[in-house]
Amino acid sequence: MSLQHAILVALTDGEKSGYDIAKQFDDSTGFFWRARHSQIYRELGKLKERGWASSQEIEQSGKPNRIVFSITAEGRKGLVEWSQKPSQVQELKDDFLVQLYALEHVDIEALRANILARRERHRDHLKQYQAKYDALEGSTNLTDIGRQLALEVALIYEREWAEWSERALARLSPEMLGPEALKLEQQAGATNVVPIARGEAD
Amino acid sequence: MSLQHAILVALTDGEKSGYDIAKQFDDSTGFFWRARHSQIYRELGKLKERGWASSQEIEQSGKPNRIVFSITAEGRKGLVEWSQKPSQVQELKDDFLVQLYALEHVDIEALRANILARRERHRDHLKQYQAKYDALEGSTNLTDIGRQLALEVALIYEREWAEWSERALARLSPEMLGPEALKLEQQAGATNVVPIARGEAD
DNA sequence: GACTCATATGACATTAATGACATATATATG
DNA sequence: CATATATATGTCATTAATGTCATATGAGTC
Repeated sequence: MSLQHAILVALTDGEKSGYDIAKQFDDSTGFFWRARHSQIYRELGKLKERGWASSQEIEQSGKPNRIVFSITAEGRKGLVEWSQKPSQVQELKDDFLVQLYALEHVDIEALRANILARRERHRDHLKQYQAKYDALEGSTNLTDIGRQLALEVALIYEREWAEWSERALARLSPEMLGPEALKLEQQAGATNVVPIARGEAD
Repeated sequence: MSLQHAILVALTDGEKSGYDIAKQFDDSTGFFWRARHSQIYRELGKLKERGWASSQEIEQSGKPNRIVFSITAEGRKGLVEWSQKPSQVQELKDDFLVQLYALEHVDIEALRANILARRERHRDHLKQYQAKYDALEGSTNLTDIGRQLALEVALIYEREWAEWSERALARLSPEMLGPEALKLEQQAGATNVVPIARGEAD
């Protein structure tokens, strides 16, 4: 349901085509919501049916004609009403945390590699958000206050994940885990990694 | 795809019925993954087909028979392989952040109420996670290290959201926003809230 | 005695989202 | 000259997940 609203928000700063919106979503400007172009076109169609957006075809040679969408008065009303009903709190739901939770049953070296990759990813994201955030520094108009607050969430999210990754890598290092873990593995009944596959089959 | 693995993880500490798993997921023990029972039963069926779980029917009077599932050797292998391919990084995707990003176009008082409710929610969650975390204190076996690390993520997540909420409430308070915001609203062309609905219709 | 709750399983309709396929051309790179 | 990339729109199959309905009963509450 929310993609429609995210698209409307994208339209608040001027008319855009589906292609424009998709690009904006992909080029990391779509910080807090994303979608593939196939879904965007579908939702744009629905927005138009609903009267929340209007469209205008712009002739082009060669490429297919651009169809640019604008938000309507109804659409703006839709945004306000949307903001008036409480949004769903994002619960943690993450493969990776499930894997950690079941550390005894997974490949720890693979997990570490994964954490390393994630750390890099989070650092990259952090830089991007920081640049956006810096650009708003000192601004006190409504829009910018909202964007600052939203970007703060994003900054904290990325920074904390990056820092946690650092700590996790240390705690899961063979040196750190090694002797202790081995001892305890035997004691616990040696469930770690693949001790079950007695047959070595497959 | 991951629900299957989350279910398998739930089965690593003993055989369970679909009902048990659903309860575990709902009772907040399903910290990092959740699902409705309808989906759980479906996925249990698939796990069985795949040979990753086996089931056993337990006769009961009155209620439908319990069907308890156990993880198989193949299932354990599945878990290891699952952990070996990099998991998807969870990107921020949140209605609420989109609303903040479009602060000029939404109902700020409603947003504040929303933030307040979220703060309470995050505080509750924080307590739950903290209790779980405290119970693991000092433990150095593999499983517990994994759980500590996973719970740390959860703790940080909830704590940071709660603290951010506090700051956001302050920055979005009428006193803080009032005069400044009003000034800038006029200057910006007064796009805030519902200034569009000239007709007062609907 | 009526009502709700916990136990227990499952089918089915619908929604949200991804990913693959399809089409068409101008421009830049090797 | 061939190939890739950017522009631009869309359909369609499939997957993942929610939510609703259906069924059956024992135990506790008002």
